[in-house]
Amino acid sequence: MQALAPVHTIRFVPRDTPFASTAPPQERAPTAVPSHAACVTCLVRHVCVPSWKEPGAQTTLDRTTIARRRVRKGQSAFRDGERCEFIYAVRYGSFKSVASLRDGREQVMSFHLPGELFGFDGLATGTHPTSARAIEDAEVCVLPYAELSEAAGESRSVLHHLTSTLSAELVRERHLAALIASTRSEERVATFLLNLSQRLHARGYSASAFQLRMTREEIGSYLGTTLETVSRCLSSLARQGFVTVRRRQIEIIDPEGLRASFGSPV
Amino acid sequence: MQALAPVHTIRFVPRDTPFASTAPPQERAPTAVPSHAACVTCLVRHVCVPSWKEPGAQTTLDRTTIARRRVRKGQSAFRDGERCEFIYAVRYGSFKSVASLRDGREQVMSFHLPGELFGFDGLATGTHPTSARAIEDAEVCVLPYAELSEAAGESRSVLHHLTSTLSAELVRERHLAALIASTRSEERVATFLLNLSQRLHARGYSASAFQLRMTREEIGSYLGTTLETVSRCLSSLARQGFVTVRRRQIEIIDPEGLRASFGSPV
DNA sequence: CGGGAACTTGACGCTTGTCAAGACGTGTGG
DNA sequence: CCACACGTCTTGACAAGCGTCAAGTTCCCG
Repeated sequence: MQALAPVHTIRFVPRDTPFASTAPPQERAPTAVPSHAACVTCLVRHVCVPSWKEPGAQTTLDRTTIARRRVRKGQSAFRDGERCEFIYAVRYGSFKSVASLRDGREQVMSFHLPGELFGFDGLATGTHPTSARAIEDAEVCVLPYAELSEAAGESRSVLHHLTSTLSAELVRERHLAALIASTRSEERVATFLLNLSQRLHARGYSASAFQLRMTREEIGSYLGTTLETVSRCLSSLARQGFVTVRRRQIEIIDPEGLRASFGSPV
Repeated sequence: MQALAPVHTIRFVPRDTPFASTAPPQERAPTAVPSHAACVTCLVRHVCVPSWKEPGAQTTLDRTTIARRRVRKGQSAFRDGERCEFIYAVRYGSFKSVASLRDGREQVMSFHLPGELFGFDGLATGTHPTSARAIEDAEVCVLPYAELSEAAGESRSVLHHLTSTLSAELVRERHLAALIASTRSEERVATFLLNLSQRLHARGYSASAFQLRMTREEIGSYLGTTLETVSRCLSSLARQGFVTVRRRQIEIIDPEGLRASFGSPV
Protein backbone atom coordinates (compact mmCIF):
# COMPACT_ATOMS: atom_id res chain seq x y z
CA MET A 1 0.00 0.00 0.00
CA GLN A 2 1.51 3.28 -1.04
CA ALA A 3 0.26 6.83 -1.29
CA LEU A 4 -0.09 8.44 -4.64
CA ALA A 5 1.54 11.70 -5.61
CA PRO A 6 1.47 14.13 -8.53
CA VAL A 7 2.82 12.58 -11.69
CA HIS A 8 3.25 14.44 -14.94
CA THR A 9 2.72 12.96 -18.33
CA ILE A 10 6.07 11.63 -19.34
CA ARG A 11 6.94 9.09 -21.96
CA PHE A 12 9.90 7.10 -20.86
CA VAL A 13 8.96 3.65 -22.04
CA PRO A 14 11.42 2.36 -24.65
CA ARG A 15 9.71 1.93 -28.00
CA ASP A 16 10.01 -1.12 -30.22
CA THR A 17 10.49 -3.48 -27.34
CA PRO A 18 9.04 -6.86 -28.25
CA PHE A 19 5.98 -7.71 -26.18
CA ALA A 20 7.15 -11.18 -25.42
CA SER A 21 8.11 -12.04 -21.89
CA THR A 22 5.58 -12.80 -19.21
CA ALA A 23 7.84 -11.17 -16.63
CA PRO A 24 7.23 -7.53 -15.80
CA PRO A 25 8.98 -5.34 -18.37
CA GLN A 26 12.14 -3.67 -17.16
CA GLU A 27 11.59 -0.31 -15.60
CA ARG A 28 13.91 2.51 -16.45
CA ALA A 29 14.82 5.76 -14.81
CA PRO A 30 12.28 8.45 -15.68
CA THR A 31 13.42 11.43 -17.66
CA ALA A 32 11.75 13.72 -15.13
CA VAL A 33 11.30 13.11 -11.48
CA PRO A 34 7.80 13.11 -9.99
CA SER A 35 7.67 13.33 -6.27
CA HIS A 36 6.41 9.97 -5.17
CA ALA A 37 7.99 6.56 -5.30
CA ALA A 38 4.95 4.41 -6.01
CA CYS A 39 4.14 5.79 -9.43
CA VAL A 40 7.58 7.09 -10.36
CA THR A 41 8.80 3.74 -11.46
CA CYS A 42 5.52 2.56 -12.93
CA LEU A 43 5.71 1.69 -16.57
CA VAL A 44 2.24 2.95 -17.34
CA ARG A 45 1.87 5.97 -15.10
CA HIS A 46 1.68 8.48 -17.97
CA VAL A 47 -1.71 7.08 -18.98
CA CYS A 48 -2.88 6.20 -15.49
CA VAL A 49 -5.25 8.04 -13.22
CA PRO A 50 -2.62 10.09 -11.32
CA SER A 51 -1.76 11.89 -14.54
CA TRP A 52 -5.36 13.02 -14.93
CA LYS A 53 -5.37 16.09 -12.72
CA GLU A 54 -4.05 19.53 -13.46
CA PRO A 55 -0.28 19.75 -12.81
CA GLY A 56 0.27 20.82 -9.25
CA ALA A 57 -3.30 20.29 -8.11
CA GLN A 58 -4.20 18.34 -5.01
CA THR A 59 -7.18 16.03 -4.84
CA THR A 60 -8.60 13.39 -2.58
CA LEU A 61 -6.67 10.83 -4.58
CA ASP A 62 -3.39 12.25 -3.32
CA ARG A 63 -4.43 11.39 0.21
CA THR A 64 -5.55 7.91 -0.74
CA THR A 65 -3.53 4.78 -0.38
CA ILE A 66 -3.57 2.69 -3.47
CA ALA A 67 -3.03 -1.04 -3.21
CA ARG A 68 -1.10 -3.09 -5.68
CA ARG A 69 -2.18 -6.62 -6.16
CA ARG A 70 -0.61 -9.61 -7.84
CA VAL A 71 -3.07 -11.70 -9.78
CA ARG A 72 -1.88 -15.09 -10.92
CA LYS A 73 -2.87 -16.55 -14.26
CA GLY A 74 -6.44 -17.81 -14.02
CA GLN A 75 -7.29 -15.79 -10.92
CA SER A 76 -9.75 -12.91 -10.99
CA ALA A 77 -9.28 -9.25 -10.12
CA PHE A 78 -13.01 -9.22 -9.45
CA ARG A 79 -15.88 -11.57 -10.07
CA ASP A 80 -19.20 -11.26 -11.71
CA GLY A 81 -21.72 -10.13 -9.07
CA GLU A 82 -19.24 -8.48 -6.71
CA ARG A 83 -19.83 -4.93 -5.63
CA CYS A 84 -18.00 -2.42 -7.78
CA GLU A 85 -15.75 -0.49 -5.41
CA PHE A 86 -12.54 -0.24 -7.38
CA ILE A 87 -11.16 0.67 -10.74
CA TYR A 88 -8.13 -1.35 -11.81
CA ALA A 89 -5.04 -0.34 -13.72
CA VAL A 90 -2.92 -3.04 -15.30
CA ARG A 91 0.73 -2.68 -14.31
CA TYR A 92 1.83 -5.73 -16.20
CA GLY A 93 0.22 -8.86 -17.53
CA SER A 94 -3.12 -9.14 -19.30
CA PHE A 95 -6.75 -9.68 -18.37
CA LYS A 96 -9.93 -10.76 -20.04
CA SER A 97 -13.43 -9.66 -19.08
CA VAL A 98 -15.81 -12.58 -19.27
CA ALA A 99 -19.54 -12.95 -18.84
CA SER A 100 -21.03 -16.29 -17.90
CA LEU A 101 -23.71 -17.34 -20.35
CA ARG A 102 -26.78 -19.15 -19.14
CA ASP A 103 -25.67 -22.35 -20.82
CA GLY A 104 -22.45 -22.34 -18.82
CA ARG A 105 -20.19 -21.14 -21.60
CA GLU A 106 -18.06 -18.07 -21.21
CA GLN A 107 -18.23 -15.03 -23.43
CA VAL A 108 -15.07 -12.95 -23.63
CA MET A 109 -16.07 -9.27 -23.70
CA SER A 110 -12.67 -7.59 -23.84
CA PHE A 111 -8.97 -7.83 -23.18
CA HIS A 112 -6.99 -5.49 -20.95
CA LEU A 113 -3.34 -4.84 -21.67
CA PRO A 114 -0.65 -3.17 -19.55
CA GLY A 115 -1.45 0.47 -18.95
CA GLU A 116 -5.16 0.06 -19.51
CA LEU A 117 -7.91 0.62 -16.98
CA PHE A 118 -10.82 -1.71 -16.35
CA GLY A 119 -13.75 -2.17 -14.03
CA PHE A 120 -15.96 0.64 -15.32
CA ASP A 121 -18.73 -1.74 -16.27
CA GLY A 122 -19.90 -1.92 -12.66
CA LEU A 123 -20.54 1.78 -12.18
CA ALA A 124 -24.05 1.67 -13.61
CA THR A 125 -25.52 -0.80 -11.13
CA GLY A 126 -22.85 -0.86 -8.45
CA THR A 127 -22.23 -4.51 -9.25
CA HIS A 128 -19.81 -5.95 -11.78
CA PRO A 129 -21.63 -7.73 -14.62
CA THR A 130 -18.46 -9.53 -15.68
CA SER A 131 -15.42 -11.19 -14.15
CA ALA A 132 -11.90 -9.94 -14.87
CA ARG A 133 -9.55 -12.90 -15.09
CA ALA A 134 -5.80 -12.73 -15.59
CA ILE A 135 -4.71 -14.60 -18.72
CA GLU A 136 -1.11 -14.48 -17.53
CA ASP A 137 0.51 -13.53 -14.24
CA ALA A 138 -0.32 -9.89 -13.71
CA GLU A 139 -0.26 -7.00 -11.30
CA VAL A 140 -2.85 -4.27 -10.90
CA CYS A 141 -3.20 -1.03 -9.03
CA VAL A 142 -6.49 -0.91 -7.18
CA LEU A 143 -8.10 2.54 -7.17
CA PRO A 144 -11.03 3.08 -4.82
CA TYR A 145 -13.81 4.41 -6.97
CA ALA A 146 -15.30 6.52 -4.18
CA GLU A 147 -12.08 8.53 -4.00
CA LEU A 148 -11.74 8.71 -7.76
CA SER A 149 -15.26 10.04 -7.96
CA GLU A 150 -14.51 12.51 -5.18
CA ALA A 151 -11.43 13.68 -7.07
CA ALA A 152 -13.56 14.15 -10.18
CA GLY A 153 -15.74 16.48 -8.14
CA GLU A 154 -12.66 18.44 -7.08
CA SER A 155 -10.80 18.64 -10.36
CA ARG A 156 -12.31 19.43 -13.74
CA SER A 157 -9.40 17.73 -15.38
CA VAL A 158 -10.02 14.46 -13.53
CA LEU A 159 -13.72 14.71 -14.34
CA HIS A 160 -12.93 15.23 -17.98
CA HIS A 161 -10.55 12.28 -18.12
CA LEU A 162 -13.06 10.08 -16.35
CA THR A 163 -15.90 10.84 -18.75
CA SER A 164 -13.54 10.62 -21.71
CA THR A 165 -12.32 7.23 -20.60
CA LEU A 166 -15.86 5.97 -20.16
CA SER A 167 -16.86 7.35 -23.53
CA ALA A 168 -13.82 5.80 -25.17
CA GLU A 169 -14.76 2.42 -23.69
CA LEU A 170 -18.22 2.91 -25.08
CA VAL A 171 -16.86 3.63 -28.55
CA ARG A 172 -14.58 0.62 -28.35
CA GLU A 173 -17.49 -1.67 -27.54
CA ARG A 174 -19.44 -0.18 -30.40
CA HIS A 175 -16.60 -0.82 -32.77
CA LEU A 176 -16.51 -4.41 -31.65
CA ALA A 177 -20.23 -4.87 -32.15
CA ALA A 178 -20.00 -3.25 -35.57
CA LEU A 179 -17.03 -5.40 -36.48
CA ILE A 180 -18.80 -8.61 -35.56
CA ALA A 181 -22.02 -7.45 -37.16
CA SER A 182 -20.61 -6.35 -40.48
CA THR A 183 -17.61 -8.45 -41.43
CA ARG A 184 -16.47 -11.96 -42.24
CA SER A 185 -14.30 -13.83 -39.83
CA GLU A 186 -11.05 -13.24 -41.70
CA GLU A 187 -11.58 -9.50 -41.50
CA ARG A 188 -12.39 -9.75 -37.81
CA VAL A 189 -9.15 -11.56 -37.10
CA ALA A 190 -7.16 -9.10 -39.21
CA THR A 191 -8.75 -6.15 -37.40
CA PHE A 192 -8.08 -7.80 -34.06
CA LEU A 193 -4.37 -8.10 -34.87
CA LEU A 194 -4.18 -4.49 -36.05
CA ASN A 195 -5.95 -3.34 -32.92
CA LEU A 196 -3.63 -5.28 -30.63
CA SER A 197 -0.65 -3.94 -32.53
CA GLN A 198 -1.85 -0.37 -32.18
CA ARG A 199 -2.57 -0.69 -28.47
CA LEU A 200 0.79 -2.27 -27.77
CA HIS A 201 2.51 0.40 -29.82
CA ALA A 202 0.73 3.10 -27.84
CA ARG A 203 2.20 1.56 -24.70
CA GLY A 204 5.72 1.61 -26.09
CA TYR A 205 5.97 -1.91 -27.39
CA SER A 206 6.68 -3.00 -30.93
CA ALA A 207 3.77 -2.63 -33.30
CA SER A 208 5.06 -5.28 -35.68
CA ALA A 209 6.14 -8.17 -33.49
CA PHE A 210 4.31 -9.37 -30.44
CA GLN A 211 3.11 -12.41 -28.65
CA LEU A 212 -0.55 -13.22 -28.19
CA ARG A 213 -1.41 -13.65 -24.55
CA MET A 214 -4.73 -15.34 -25.24
CA THR A 215 -5.74 -18.67 -26.70
CA ARG A 216 -7.42 -19.13 -30.06
CA GLU A 217 -10.55 -20.03 -28.16
CA GLU A 218 -10.55 -16.73 -26.28
CA ILE A 219 -10.01 -14.80 -29.49
CA GLY A 220 -12.82 -16.75 -31.10
CA SER A 221 -15.21 -16.03 -28.27
CA TYR A 222 -14.30 -12.36 -28.37
CA LEU A 223 -14.80 -12.15 -32.13
CA GLY A 224 -17.95 -14.21 -32.29
CA THR A 225 -16.46 -17.22 -34.01
CA THR A 226 -14.74 -20.49 -33.11
CA LEU A 227 -11.18 -21.40 -32.31
CA GLU A 228 -10.97 -23.44 -35.52
CA THR A 229 -12.04 -20.49 -37.64
CA VAL A 230 -9.53 -18.21 -35.89
CA SER A 231 -6.81 -20.73 -36.61
CA ARG A 232 -7.84 -20.99 -40.25
CA CYS A 233 -7.96 -17.22 -40.64
CA LEU A 234 -4.49 -16.78 -39.14
CA SER A 235 -3.16 -19.42 -41.52
CA SER A 236 -4.89 -17.71 -44.40
CA LEU A 237 -3.50 -14.27 -43.51
CA ALA A 238 -0.04 -15.84 -43.28
CA ARG A 239 -0.49 -17.57 -46.66
CA GLN A 240 -1.35 -14.19 -48.18
CA GLY A 241 1.88 -12.76 -46.81
CA PHE A 242 0.37 -10.22 -44.42
CA VAL A 243 1.73 -11.79 -41.25
CA THR A 244 3.79 -14.65 -39.93
CA VAL A 245 2.27 -16.82 -37.25
CA ARG A 246 4.16 -19.29 -35.11
CA ARG A 247 1.82 -20.40 -32.37
CA ARG A 248 1.37 -17.19 -30.40
CA GLN A 249 4.23 -15.27 -31.92
CA ILE A 250 2.84 -12.79 -34.41
CA GLU A 251 4.74 -10.63 -36.83
CA ILE A 252 2.89 -8.14 -38.95
CA ILE A 253 4.80 -8.01 -42.21
CA ASP A 254 2.51 -5.86 -44.29
CA PRO A 255 0.45 -3.61 -42.04
CA GLU A 256 -0.54 -1.36 -44.93
CA GLY A 257 -1.75 -4.30 -46.94
CA LEU A 258 -3.67 -5.58 -43.95
CA ARG A 259 -5.30 -2.23 -43.38
CA ALA A 260 -6.12 -1.86 -47.06
CA SER A 261 -7.66 -5.30 -47.32
CA PHE A 262 -9.33 -5.53 -43.96
CA GLY A 263 -8.87 -2.20 -42.20
CA SER A 264 -11.54 -1.33 -39.70
CA PRO A 265 -14.77 -1.03 -41.65
CA VAL A 266 -16.07 1.87 -39.60
CA MET B 1 -35.46 28.13 -25.72
CA GLN B 2 -36.50 27.75 -22.13
CA ALA B 3 -34.73 27.73 -18.80
CA LEU B 4 -34.59 24.57 -16.78
CA ALA B 5 -35.72 24.33 -13.18
CA PRO B 6 -35.66 21.76 -10.40
CA VAL B 7 -37.72 18.73 -11.23
CA HIS B 8 -38.29 15.84 -8.91
CA THR B 9 -38.47 12.25 -9.91
CA ILE B 10 -42.12 11.57 -10.47
CA ARG B 11 -43.77 8.81 -12.42
CA PHE B 12 -46.86 10.19 -13.99
CA VAL B 13 -46.76 8.50 -17.35
CA PRO B 14 -49.77 6.24 -17.86
CA ARG B 15 -48.76 2.61 -18.13
CA ASP B 16 -49.98 0.19 -20.75
CA THR B 17 -50.43 2.82 -23.37
CA PRO B 18 -49.78 1.27 -26.78
CA PHE B 19 -46.63 2.62 -28.36
CA ALA B 20 -48.32 3.15 -31.67
CA SER B 21 -48.86 6.64 -32.93
CA THR B 22 -46.13 8.73 -34.49
CA ALA B 23 -47.66 11.83 -32.94
CA PRO B 24 -46.28 13.02 -29.60
CA PRO B 25 -47.98 11.09 -26.82
CA GLN B 26 -50.56 13.02 -24.92
CA GLU B 27 -49.22 14.88 -21.94
CA ARG B 28 -51.08 14.72 -18.69
CA ALA B 29 -51.15 16.81 -15.59
CA PRO B 30 -48.33 15.80 -13.25
CA THR B 31 -49.20 14.40 -9.86
CA ALA B 32 -46.84 16.87 -8.22
CA VAL B 33 -45.92 20.32 -9.37
CA PRO B 34 -42.30 21.17 -10.15
CA SER B 35 -41.55 24.84 -10.47
CA HIS B 36 -40.74 25.28 -14.12
CA ALA B 37 -42.90 25.07 -17.19
CA ALA B 38 -40.43 23.58 -19.66
CA CYS B 39 -39.94 20.25 -17.97
CA VAL B 40 -43.17 20.08 -16.03
CA THR B 41 -45.14 18.87 -18.97
CA CYS B 42 -42.40 16.70 -20.41
CA LEU B 43 -43.31 13.06 -20.67
CA VAL B 44 -39.81 11.87 -19.89
CA ARG B 45 -38.56 14.34 -17.33
CA HIS B 46 -38.35 11.82 -14.50
CA VAL B 47 -35.48 10.05 -16.24
CA CYS B 48 -33.96 13.13 -17.80
CA VAL B 49 -30.99 15.17 -16.70
CA PRO B 50 -32.89 17.72 -14.57
CA SER B 51 -33.88 14.94 -12.20
CA TRP B 52 -30.25 14.07 -11.59
CA LYS B 53 -29.37 16.56 -8.91
CA GLU B 54 -30.18 16.48 -5.24
CA PRO B 55 -33.69 17.79 -4.53
CA GLY B 56 -33.50 21.49 -3.90
CA ALA B 57 -29.94 21.93 -5.13
CA GLN B 58 -28.93 24.58 -7.63
CA THR B 59 -26.40 23.93 -10.38
CA THR B 60 -25.14 25.59 -13.52
CA LEU B 61 -27.79 23.69 -15.42
CA ASP B 62 -30.52 25.64 -13.69
CA ARG B 63 -29.13 28.83 -15.20
CA THR B 64 -28.79 27.31 -18.64
CA THR B 65 -31.28 27.65 -21.43
CA ILE B 66 -32.05 24.37 -23.05
CA ALA B 67 -33.18 24.30 -26.62
CA ARG B 68 -35.79 21.98 -27.98
CA ARG B 69 -35.43 20.91 -31.54
CA ARG B 70 -37.76 19.20 -33.96
CA VAL B 71 -36.04 16.63 -36.11
CA ARG B 72 -38.00 15.34 -39.09
CA LYS B 73 -37.80 11.72 -40.17
CA GLY B 74 -34.54 11.17 -42.01
CA GLN B 75 -32.87 14.29 -40.61
CA SER B 76 -29.97 14.14 -38.17
CA ALA B 77 -29.64 15.48 -34.65
CA PHE B 78 -25.91 15.48 -35.31
CA ARG B 79 -23.64 14.11 -37.98
CA ASP B 80 -20.62 11.94 -37.96
CA GLY B 81 -17.57 14.20 -37.62
CA GLU B 82 -19.31 17.14 -35.97
CA ARG B 83 -17.94 18.52 -32.75
CA CYS B 84 -19.61 17.04 -29.68
CA GLU B 85 -21.07 19.96 -27.79
CA PHE B 86 -24.46 18.64 -26.76
CA ILE B 87 -26.16 15.70 -25.17
CA TYR B 88 -29.60 14.95 -26.52
CA ALA B 89 -32.73 13.74 -24.75
CA VAL B 90 -35.51 12.25 -26.86
CA ARG B 91 -38.83 13.91 -26.07
CA TYR B 92 -40.75 11.91 -28.59
CA GLY B 93 -39.93 9.97 -31.73
CA SER B 94 -37.01 7.59 -32.26
CA PHE B 95 -33.45 7.81 -33.49
CA LYS B 96 -30.79 5.49 -34.80
CA SER B 97 -27.05 5.94 -34.42
CA VAL B 98 -25.30 5.01 -37.63
CA ALA B 99 -21.68 4.72 -38.63
CA SER B 100 -20.66 4.98 -42.27
CA LEU B 101 -18.65 1.99 -43.34
CA ARG B 102 -15.79 2.41 -45.76
CA ASP B 103 -17.68 0.61 -48.47
CA GLY B 104 -20.50 3.13 -48.27
CA ARG B 105 -22.92 0.96 -46.33
CA GLU B 106 -24.38 2.08 -43.06
CA GLN B 107 -24.02 0.23 -39.79
CA VAL B 108 -26.76 0.82 -37.23
CA MET B 109 -25.15 1.00 -33.79
CA SER B 110 -28.15 1.67 -31.58
CA PHE B 111 -31.70 2.94 -31.34
CA HIS B 112 -32.86 5.72 -29.05
CA LEU B 113 -36.41 5.75 -27.75
CA PRO B 114 -38.39 8.47 -25.99
CA GLY B 115 -36.88 9.34 -22.64
CA GLU B 116 -33.42 8.09 -23.55
CA LEU B 117 -30.26 10.16 -23.80
CA PHE B 118 -27.78 9.98 -26.64
CA GLY B 119 -24.66 11.70 -27.88
CA PHE B 120 -22.20 10.37 -25.30
CA ASP B 121 -20.07 8.68 -27.92
CA GLY B 122 -18.41 11.96 -28.80
CA LEU B 123 -17.05 12.76 -25.35
CA ALA B 124 -13.89 10.74 -25.81
CA THR B 125 -12.51 12.61 -28.79
CA GLY B 126 -14.71 15.70 -28.81
CA THR B 127 -16.10 14.60 -32.17
CA HIS B 128 -19.10 12.38 -32.84
CA PRO B 129 -18.06 9.09 -34.45
CA THR B 130 -21.62 8.40 -35.59
CA SER B 131 -24.64 10.23 -36.94
CA ALA B 132 -27.94 10.28 -35.07
CA ARG B 133 -30.79 10.15 -37.55
CA ALA B 134 -34.48 10.34 -36.72
CA ILE B 135 -36.36 7.26 -37.92
CA GLU B 136 -39.65 9.06 -37.40
CA ASP B 137 -40.55 12.68 -36.71
CA ALA B 138 -39.02 13.48 -33.36
CA GLU B 139 -38.18 16.18 -30.88
CA VAL B 140 -35.12 16.42 -28.67
CA CYS B 141 -33.92 18.57 -25.82
CA VAL B 142 -30.43 19.82 -26.48
CA LEU B 143 -28.26 19.94 -23.37
CA PRO B 144 -24.95 21.80 -23.65
CA TYR B 145 -22.34 19.34 -22.48
CA ALA B 146 -20.09 22.05 -21.04
CA GLU B 147 -22.83 23.03 -18.60
CA LEU B 148 -23.71 19.44 -17.82
CA SER B 149 -20.08 18.78 -17.05
CA GLU B 150 -19.95 21.91 -14.91
CA ALA B 151 -23.02 20.74 -13.03
CA ALA B 152 -21.35 17.38 -12.45
CA GLY B 153 -18.51 19.27 -10.80
CA GLU B 154 -20.98 21.07 -8.57
CA SER B 155 -23.26 18.21 -7.61
CA ARG B 156 -22.17 14.73 -6.59
CA SER B 157 -25.55 13.45 -7.57
CA VAL B 158 -25.26 14.77 -11.11
CA LEU B 159 -21.75 13.36 -11.34
CA HIS B 160 -22.99 9.99 -10.19
CA HIS B 161 -25.83 9.95 -12.69
CA LEU B 162 -23.50 10.99 -15.48
CA THR B 163 -20.98 8.22 -14.84
CA SER B 164 -23.77 5.71 -14.25
CA THR B 165 -25.38 6.63 -17.53
CA LEU B 166 -22.10 6.29 -19.38
CA SER B 167 -21.40 2.97 -17.70
CA ALA B 168 -24.90 1.72 -18.51
CA GLU B 169 -24.34 2.61 -22.16
CA LEU B 170 -21.10 0.69 -22.02
CA VAL B 171 -22.84 -2.36 -20.60
CA ARG B 172 -25.56 -2.12 -23.23
CA GLU B 173 -23.01 -2.11 -26.02
CA ARG B 174 -21.29 -5.09 -24.45
CA HIS B 175 -24.53 -6.98 -24.32
CA LEU B 176 -25.08 -6.28 -27.97
CA ALA B 177 -21.61 -7.47 -28.91
CA ALA B 178 -22.09 -10.59 -26.79
CA LEU B 179 -25.50 -11.20 -28.31
CA ILE B 180 -24.21 -10.99 -31.85
CA ALA B 181 -21.13 -12.99 -30.99
CA SER B 182 -22.80 -15.86 -29.22
CA THR B 183 -26.24 -16.49 -30.68
CA ARG B 184 -28.10 -17.48 -33.82
CA SER B 185 -30.18 -14.95 -35.66
CA GLU B 186 -33.52 -16.15 -34.30
CA GLU B 187 -32.31 -15.63 -30.76
CA ARG B 188 -31.00 -12.18 -31.65
CA VAL B 189 -34.35 -11.12 -33.01
CA ALA B 190 -36.17 -12.54 -30.00
CA THR B 191 -33.82 -10.72 -27.63
CA PHE B 192 -34.25 -7.54 -29.61
CA LEU B 193 -38.03 -7.71 -29.20
CA LEU B 194 -37.75 -8.42 -25.48
CA ASN B 195 -35.33 -5.54 -25.08
CA LEU B 196 -37.58 -3.12 -26.92
CA SER B 197 -40.51 -4.30 -24.87
CA GLN B 198 -38.67 -3.74 -21.62
CA ARG B 199 -37.43 -0.29 -22.59
CA LEU B 200 -40.89 0.82 -23.68
CA HIS B 201 -42.40 -0.58 -20.53
CA ALA B 202 -39.88 1.34 -18.44
CA ARG B 203 -41.12 4.49 -20.18
CA GLY B 204 -44.71 3.76 -19.35
CA TYR B 205 -45.80 2.14 -22.58
CA SER B 206 -47.24 -1.31 -23.01
CA ALA B 207 -44.71 -4.12 -22.77
CA SER B 208 -46.79 -6.52 -24.81
CA ALA B 209 -48.03 -4.51 -27.79
CA PHE B 210 -45.99 -1.98 -29.67
CA GLN B 211 -45.08 -0.81 -33.09
CA LEU B 212 -41.61 -1.09 -34.53
CA ARG B 213 -40.28 2.25 -35.60
CA MET B 214 -37.49 0.82 -37.70
CA THR B 215 -37.33 -1.17 -40.92
CA ARG B 216 -36.29 -4.81 -41.15
CA GLU B 217 -33.13 -3.60 -42.79
CA GLU B 218 -32.23 -1.38 -39.84
CA ILE B 219 -32.92 -4.21 -37.41
CA GLY B 220 -30.80 -6.51 -39.54
CA SER B 221 -27.90 -4.08 -39.60
CA TYR B 222 -28.13 -3.60 -35.85
CA LEU B 223 -28.20 -7.35 -35.18
CA GLY B 224 -25.52 -8.30 -37.67
CA THR B 225 -27.78 -10.02 -40.14
CA THR B 226 -29.90 -9.21 -43.19
CA LEU B 227 -33.41 -7.91 -43.64
CA GLU B 228 -34.49 -11.24 -45.14
CA THR B 229 -33.25 -13.17 -42.13
CA VAL B 230 -35.00 -10.77 -39.75
CA SER B 231 -38.21 -11.26 -41.68
CA ARG B 232 -37.83 -15.04 -41.60
CA CYS B 233 -37.10 -15.02 -37.87
CA LEU B 234 -40.14 -12.89 -37.11
CA SER B 235 -42.28 -15.27 -39.12
CA SER B 236 -40.73 -18.21 -37.33
CA LEU B 237 -41.33 -16.70 -33.87
CA ALA B 238 -44.92 -16.03 -34.88
CA ARG B 239 -45.34 -19.61 -36.16
CA GLN B 240 -44.11 -20.87 -32.78
CA GLY B 241 -46.79 -18.80 -31.05
CA PHE B 242 -44.49 -16.44 -29.16
CA VAL B 243 -45.61 -13.28 -30.92
CA THR B 244 -47.91 -11.96 -33.56
CA VAL B 245 -46.41 -9.87 -36.31
CA ARG B 246 -48.34 -7.71 -38.70
CA ARG B 247 -45.82 -5.59 -40.54
CA ARG B 248 -44.55 -3.35 -37.77
CA GLN B 249 -47.22 -4.11 -35.24
CA ILE B 250 -45.79 -6.52 -32.67
CA GLU B 251 -47.64 -8.29 -29.95
CA ILE B 252 -45.73 -10.41 -27.49
CA ILE B 253 -48.07 -13.25 -26.61
CA ASP B 254 -45.80 -15.45 -24.57
CA PRO B 255 -43.04 -13.34 -23.03
CA GLU B 256 -42.12 -16.08 -20.57
CA GLY B 257 -41.77 -18.62 -23.35
CA LEU B 258 -39.68 -16.16 -25.33
CA ARG B 259 -37.40 -15.51 -22.39
CA ALA B 260 -37.12 -19.20 -21.63
CA SER B 261 -36.26 -20.13 -25.20
CA PHE B 262 -34.16 -17.15 -26.17
CA GLY B 263 -33.77 -14.97 -23.09
CA SER B 264 -30.64 -12.89 -23.01
CA PRO B 265 -27.74 -15.34 -22.95
CA VAL B 266 -25.65 -13.25 -20.58
C1' DC C 1 -55.59 5.54 -57.89
C1' DG C 2 -50.89 4.65 -58.99
C1' DG C 3 -46.10 4.08 -57.79
C1' DG C 4 -42.71 2.85 -54.80
C1' DA C 5 -40.99 1.41 -50.45
C1' DA C 6 -41.21 -2.23 -47.31
C1' DC C 7 -41.89 -6.86 -46.53
C1' DT C 8 -42.34 -12.03 -47.35
C1' DT C 9 -41.00 -16.25 -49.21
C1' DG C 10 -38.36 -19.52 -52.06
C1' DA C 11 -34.05 -21.50 -54.17
C1' DC C 12 -29.24 -21.93 -54.13
C1' DG C 13 -24.52 -21.59 -52.70
C1' DC C 14 -20.97 -19.72 -49.63
C1' DT C 15 -19.19 -19.14 -45.04
C1' DT C 16 -18.60 -21.05 -40.97
C1' DG C 17 -19.75 -24.31 -37.16
C1' DT C 18 -19.13 -29.08 -35.79
C1' DC C 19 -16.78 -33.29 -35.32
C1' DA C 20 -12.62 -35.72 -35.66
C1' DA C 21 -7.77 -36.87 -36.07
C1' DG C 22 -3.29 -35.70 -35.52
C1' DA C 23 0.84 -32.45 -34.51
C1' DC C 24 3.22 -29.55 -31.52
C1' DG C 25 4.81 -27.74 -27.00
C1' DT C 26 5.06 -27.54 -22.23
C1' DG C 27 5.02 -29.05 -17.72
C1' DT C 28 5.28 -32.93 -14.46
C1' DG C 29 6.71 -36.94 -12.32
C1' DG C 30 9.38 -41.05 -12.41
C1' DC D 1 16.95 -36.59 -18.22
C1' DC D 2 13.41 -38.82 -20.45
C1' DA D 3 8.64 -40.24 -20.97
C1' DC D 4 4.20 -39.26 -20.72
C1' DA D 5 0.10 -36.51 -20.48
C1' DC D 6 -2.40 -32.63 -21.24
C1' DG D 7 -3.43 -28.31 -23.25
C1' DT D 8 -3.18 -25.94 -27.47
C1' DC D 9 -3.23 -25.61 -32.20
C1' DT D 10 -3.83 -27.13 -37.17
C1' DT D 11 -6.17 -29.23 -40.81
C1' DG D 12 -9.78 -31.90 -43.13
C1' DA D 13 -14.61 -33.40 -44.14
C1' DC D 14 -19.28 -32.54 -43.83
C1' DA D 15 -23.52 -30.17 -42.77
C1' DA D 16 -26.18 -26.34 -41.09
C1' DG D 17 -27.14 -21.58 -41.00
C1' DC D 18 -27.47 -17.69 -43.33
C1' DG D 19 -26.38 -14.41 -47.21
C1' DT D 20 -27.66 -13.50 -51.92
C1' DC D 21 -30.65 -13.19 -55.71
C1' DA D 22 -35.17 -13.14 -57.37
C1' DA D 23 -40.17 -12.90 -57.65
C1' DG D 24 -44.28 -11.59 -55.81
C1' DT D 25 -47.32 -9.24 -52.17
C1' DT D 26 -48.86 -5.64 -49.07
C1' DC D 27 -49.15 -1.20 -47.59
C1' DC D 28 -48.48 3.65 -47.49
C1' DC D 29 -48.18 8.15 -49.38
C1' DG D 30 -48.63 11.39 -52.75
